[in-house]
Amino acid sequence: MASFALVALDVPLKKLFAYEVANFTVAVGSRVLVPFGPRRLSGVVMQLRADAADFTGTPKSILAVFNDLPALPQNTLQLCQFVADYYHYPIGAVISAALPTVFRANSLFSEPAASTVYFVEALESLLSQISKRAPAQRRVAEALLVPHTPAALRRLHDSAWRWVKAWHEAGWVQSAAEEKCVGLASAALPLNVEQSAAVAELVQASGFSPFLLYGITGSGKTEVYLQTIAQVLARGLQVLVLIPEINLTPQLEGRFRARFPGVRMAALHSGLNNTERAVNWLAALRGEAQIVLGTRLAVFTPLPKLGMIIVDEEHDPSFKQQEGLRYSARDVAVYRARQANVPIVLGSATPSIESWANAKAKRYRLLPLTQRAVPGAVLPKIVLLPTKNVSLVDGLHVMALAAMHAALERGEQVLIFLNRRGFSPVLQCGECGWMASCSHCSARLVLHLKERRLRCHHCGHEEAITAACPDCGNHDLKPVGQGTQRLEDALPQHFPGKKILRIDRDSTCKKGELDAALAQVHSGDADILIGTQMLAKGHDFDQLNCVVVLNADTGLYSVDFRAEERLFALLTQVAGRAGRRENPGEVFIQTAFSDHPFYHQLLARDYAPFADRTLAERNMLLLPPANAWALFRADAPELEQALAALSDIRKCISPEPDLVLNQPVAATMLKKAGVERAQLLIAAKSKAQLQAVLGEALPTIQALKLGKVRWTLDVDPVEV
DNA sequence: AGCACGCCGACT
DNA sequence: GTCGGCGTGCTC
Repeated sequence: MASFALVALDVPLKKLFAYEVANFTVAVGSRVLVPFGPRRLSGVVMQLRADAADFTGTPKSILAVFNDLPALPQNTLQLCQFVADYYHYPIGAVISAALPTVFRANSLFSEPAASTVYFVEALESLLSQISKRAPAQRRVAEALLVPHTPAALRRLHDSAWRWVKAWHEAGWVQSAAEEKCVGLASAALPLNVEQSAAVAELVQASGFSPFLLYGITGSGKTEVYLQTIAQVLARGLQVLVLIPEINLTPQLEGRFRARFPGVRMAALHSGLNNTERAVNWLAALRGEAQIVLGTRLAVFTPLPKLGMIIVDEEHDPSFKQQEGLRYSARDVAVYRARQANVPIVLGSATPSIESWANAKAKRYRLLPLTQRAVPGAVLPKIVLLPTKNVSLVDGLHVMALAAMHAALERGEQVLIFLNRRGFSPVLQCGECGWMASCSHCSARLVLHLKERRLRCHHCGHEEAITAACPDCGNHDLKPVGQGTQRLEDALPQHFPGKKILRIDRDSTCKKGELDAALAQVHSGDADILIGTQMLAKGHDFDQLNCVVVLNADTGLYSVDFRAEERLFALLTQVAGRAGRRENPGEVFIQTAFSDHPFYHQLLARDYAPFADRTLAERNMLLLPPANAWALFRADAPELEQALAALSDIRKCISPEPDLVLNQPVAATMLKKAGVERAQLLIAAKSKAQLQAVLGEALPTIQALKLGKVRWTLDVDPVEV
């Protein structure tokens, strides 16, 4: 008879806490309320046993069992334990991170009654009731072709729910219970030979089998996923689909819902509120949701009937969490597939070099898709426009301007990709060379002319534009360099009468603004798009055949060895925006380094040689994945304190063969948000060696008294 | 991480 | 006389 529960609590301590079990039925995985010092905390029971383990003090008792959550399955707890061990993070904090926020609270979560969804059967008659001068209402009406919950409606527009309620009362809009919701089924698309082969391999895979679905842009990876998923669902199993943290989740969700009407889908992404997240997560845990589509956190979702995992855009850096528990959802997903003994598909047009290496070593089965899915569609043509010793017009090469004019004359849309928000990235004194910089970070302040502010893109600091140079008093302060706002201001004089739309974080900060802007592009009510990274991924515009990339070079000659890999992925994605249909698109890349070998490989339109070369380089230079890295980061008011602390940490690690202990160094961006930062890199010959070394050294490191210095450990860092 | 306990400077 | 600074130590 177990009388003690070992409970994981969200405190930064790598241990479990023993509590006496009295008066309650407690299972392993139960969520419980326990006293902890002067406070009460919610935790999860990890073990039940007859004794209090190594605890010798006076145990306290569990205060309550929260039955809002069924006991977490053993495999979820074990997955969390693996993550806690691998990333050297406290188990209680891992479990807390893996749970929806409502289950971290010291209170019961009461599940709301099933939501009602609203949709429109006769869109034209609804639209006829709405004023032509109310475009926002018309957009909401059009969105109702897909059923929406009230919460989803509120995300479209602040007043959308009010409008829809009124339309519903008037009988123009229909409603139904969410689960029953059946839309129009979109038909499966015909597959080409490669796609069929990929689907065939995936559906016959059994047990743990990792695949790398390497498909060029437009090769129809999503269709391969959809048809594979259909087969897994037919076996009564659940599918977990992980996607990057970007704004195209609703589009992909729409495509999935359209293909599988009547199949319960649980979305788990940042667009949902806490309650929606919890509801969907519970549906997944109970096995009711057959498809779980979510961002990196969804990798922890308990799934009793897991049959397959899909990681789309597996190379995307957003799968790696960059604070707190610094886990890679892609790597955790591979572990989970092994644990659940199911196939896993990592899909990308530009796979990470890590996955590429696994495919080369035959640890992953490579499924190539080398053809565009639409018959006859060809890859866009890439043209380099060297900017060295060439005078640019408002940052644009004359050839780029000419191509834009030509495309606009053909009635097409044009995208200018510039990965830099604001008006100009630097405000400089023409007299003494002073530049406006952030007082909290080692970074320049970006000029936002419309708002008349200088902004730090690293810490959020803002200040008014200075009229005179604080150093020499000169009033001749000049914006240097090109940002999206400046481009937006400059373009009308070159393209009079053309509608210019800027899409970046500044222009779409409010909810619904991005969707509205995208809808505007789709409706053809925009000629020239100016976009940042936000627009690079996933959004397909039929009328877009010409893409101009400014300032591509920032990824070359970077201190981060992964920068080229990321630039290749980014440019491939941007290029993929052009010519998705029958027309071959054109992509113009302005670069000052047109001779760089990187561009030769980009022009070859083939990622494989680039990936092969990059992998060979990593092997030669002993960079991951040829070895395994861990990075200690430290920050303090003064750099010296951070460096000294890292030296102390370094002394706790005993040297051994094949283990490289670097010296602590200042971070590339020394100061950020008011603290100075340093880092210590250690490289081991294998992940196993790294784990052994860290496991041995960390108890000593954690016992160090480092004063004001805060430190964190990043296993398999992606940004160095 | 919280939160309490503990021992030294400027205030109703 | 006390309110409050943040150093240090503990949490089953």
